[in-house]
Amino acid sequence: MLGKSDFNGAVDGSGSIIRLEVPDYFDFGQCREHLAHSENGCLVTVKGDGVYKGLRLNGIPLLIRIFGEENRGGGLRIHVHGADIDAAMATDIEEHVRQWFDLERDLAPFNALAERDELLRRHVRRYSGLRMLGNPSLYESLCWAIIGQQITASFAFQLKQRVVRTFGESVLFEGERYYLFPGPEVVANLTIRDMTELKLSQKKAEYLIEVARQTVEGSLTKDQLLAMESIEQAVKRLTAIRGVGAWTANYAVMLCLRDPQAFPIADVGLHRAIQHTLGLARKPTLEEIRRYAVSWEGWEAYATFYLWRGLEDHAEISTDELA
DNA sequence: TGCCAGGGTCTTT
DNA sequence: AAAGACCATGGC
Repeated sequence: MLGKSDFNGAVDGSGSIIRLEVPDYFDFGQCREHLAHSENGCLVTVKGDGVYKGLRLNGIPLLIRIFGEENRGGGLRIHVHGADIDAAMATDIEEHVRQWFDLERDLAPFNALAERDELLRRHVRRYSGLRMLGNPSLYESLCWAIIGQQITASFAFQLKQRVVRTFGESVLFEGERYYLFPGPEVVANLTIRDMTELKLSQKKAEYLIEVARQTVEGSLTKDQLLAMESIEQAVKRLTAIRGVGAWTANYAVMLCLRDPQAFPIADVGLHRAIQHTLGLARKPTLEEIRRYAVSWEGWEAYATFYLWRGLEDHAEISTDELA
């Protein structure tokens, strides 16, 4: 399986370094390219060969920079800046990155089934080694999904960026500022107006404050969902929150709990991705999608994620053509 | 203007 | 369970 990481201990201003081994079917470059397309520098920044992200640990905001190693296994090097870290913190950071990049999963079965699937084949070949990149925080995953409900991806990005830059903390590194998503204790104490000023709808402001409130009070936790027997139960718990419907719940389960069976089947992006991949004149119906998804059994989330990835390139090509 | 956008709630069949 | 009405907000 995965080897243990090496921790070099606290060093000077150049930061501590953690090394991480990676499994088969992992390509850091593919993951970085996806982040470069999807994150737009909101919480994750792609700079050269590195992926930078702010991270709060023991109440301290840190910056981690991740690079792929050139040699053989293609392991990862994580540089940590902002504080001296001890072995326990190094373990936490390693765990964060493992979850973020979904490193524990054996992707061989998915690659095999995707090779046999007419919808997935060209995506799994083109993006081989891409992992489902989500967010280890349930609170952040839910907020991210709620902000993105029923609006264009570009407008969603603007809203996310405003929320993050207005209310989030940041870390300064080499003259640039890297933002963290505002913690639940911050959002729980915002007013509706604080957020509608950023052009969030009244409803979304209410939903976000409620999610933050339940997180602060401890009645909404990731462990609680992980302890449940099925993803249906987790989805049911989440949809009990006002503003969290089937799409948002499945999105959060997919990107935070990393359940490969989570399936935001109502997602318009998924519909468009299928349409473009197959060259259909119209978007597929839910019934048609269910038929395609029969062969994805157990890997619906990964299938969705790879289809979304294809859409990013398609959108870019369309934009280029206009220019 | 009208329709769409990586939906939700509530009501009705 | 599934479908329809109505909602909210900005972009093109």
